[in-house]
Amino acid sequence: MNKAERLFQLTNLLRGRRTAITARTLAEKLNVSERTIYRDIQALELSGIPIEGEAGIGYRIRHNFELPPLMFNRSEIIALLLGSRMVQAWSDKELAGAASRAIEKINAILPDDLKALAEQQTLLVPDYFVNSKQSDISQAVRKAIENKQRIYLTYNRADGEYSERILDPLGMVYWGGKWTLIAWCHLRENYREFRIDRINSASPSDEYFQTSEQHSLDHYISLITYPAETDYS
Amino acid sequence: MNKAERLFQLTNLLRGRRTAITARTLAEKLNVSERTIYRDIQALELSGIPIEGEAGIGYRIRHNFELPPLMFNRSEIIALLLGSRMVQAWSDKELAGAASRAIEKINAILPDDLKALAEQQTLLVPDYFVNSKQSDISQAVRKAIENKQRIYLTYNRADGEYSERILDPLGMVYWGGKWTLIAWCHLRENYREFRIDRINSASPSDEYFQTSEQHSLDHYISLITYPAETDYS
DNA sequence: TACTCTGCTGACAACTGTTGTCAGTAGAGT
DNA sequence: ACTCTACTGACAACAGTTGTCAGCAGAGTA
Repeated sequence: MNKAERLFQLTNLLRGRRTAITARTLAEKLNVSERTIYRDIQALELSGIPIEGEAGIGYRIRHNFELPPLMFNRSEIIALLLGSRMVQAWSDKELAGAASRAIEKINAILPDDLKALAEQQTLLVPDYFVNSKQSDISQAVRKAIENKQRIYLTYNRADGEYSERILDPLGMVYWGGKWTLIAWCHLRENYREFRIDRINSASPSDEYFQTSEQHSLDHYISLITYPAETDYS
Repeated sequence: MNKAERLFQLTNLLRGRRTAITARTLAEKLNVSERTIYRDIQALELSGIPIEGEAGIGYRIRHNFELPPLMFNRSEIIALLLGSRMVQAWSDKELAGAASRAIEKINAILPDDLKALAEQQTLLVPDYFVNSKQSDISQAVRKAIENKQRIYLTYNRADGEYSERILDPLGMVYWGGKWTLIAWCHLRENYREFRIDRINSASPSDEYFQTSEQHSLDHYISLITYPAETDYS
């Protein structure tokens, strides 16, 4: 096997696991000597890959490390840039930050002609309707969904009344302009939707929930039917 | 210089230009012999890079070739996936197609834990309000903007009247739910906005326009002030 | 047609980088 | 103390890369 290819395999072997792996194991898997593995690891570290080696334990790759490289062509890059700008404008601070960093990385490799097109910004995404409180709540809710964490919500109902709920948050939907939380409501014992912009506070609890056949986003989606067309004018 | 690095430089040299470049020039730039360049080119072709060599002319890289590889970390990938889903749902067919291809490429390299998160689709983007005719018009308009091509537009005014215009299309804006075309209107001798969903037809002409200080998207943007907050309920 | 420019290939020797082996040090856990 | 493992240096064997030379082929030009 080629050296370059072996280095690539090596990152894959390290990336795929959470526990440490010894140089000997890697050497056996790649059919080379341990010495070569040590040299390869050094090479990878030199090129910036954060591998942690501990005597007596083995090698581990730092989590949240960059994924394998991706190649996009010109039209895909345009779409990714536009999409990132949308995320920048219409999601919580954390996602928006990630989108910004992605945009920077993309900009760094654009050839001149595409850079001109990107700077021209002929596809604009105004961000004027994101407000800071909404962004924080949206982020808290998103985290709770990811962690399957039960949350306590206070919000203003459409009729102006104040209300509070204990919810199992299942997912968020962006309906052309507004984010909406879909959750299992313990008060109503049923699915409910909550517009993020009407939420006053969202506090994650210590309790975790589990999704099931009759209690999941998929199940909720199977219950509703999207209207064929909706007028947003 | 390392061979791997030289191959990388080589693709960059080829990618940056539209005219052909000879092996001799490449050899001089990279400080190696022509023979080595020929071997390198062969290596690149073997790994799938579409380089065209013609005797008496030189080398050219096929346009729309994939850009240099990009490395994203986990949070950036999540943002890119969400953004791509937004583009898939809310733009014209061509961009949406590019977004789909980008999503496929991303999915192909996701580690298991992220794949689960992506499949879970906790951030949904409903696409029910894209209709096919709008998508075609939006695409035609976008192309005209890119090419700086004058267009002939027919549309339904808000008051129900039919109207037609000759326009220099400058950009498109997505205002939380609707795409809007910003253009220089030759009838009014001023900037005008046109909602894409009210456009009946858009035909590019043979004429091309040039943007200038007083006749550009930047200038238009400098004229308006975004409202601090808008109610989309 | 002859000539030039350039891509492209093969052979080979000089050179450079890579690998395995061996030998040894150092840190962490038992 | 003992084991496991990371890590380093030296060196010889080996593999891959490079430059040189020589020659063929196609495209364009005088």
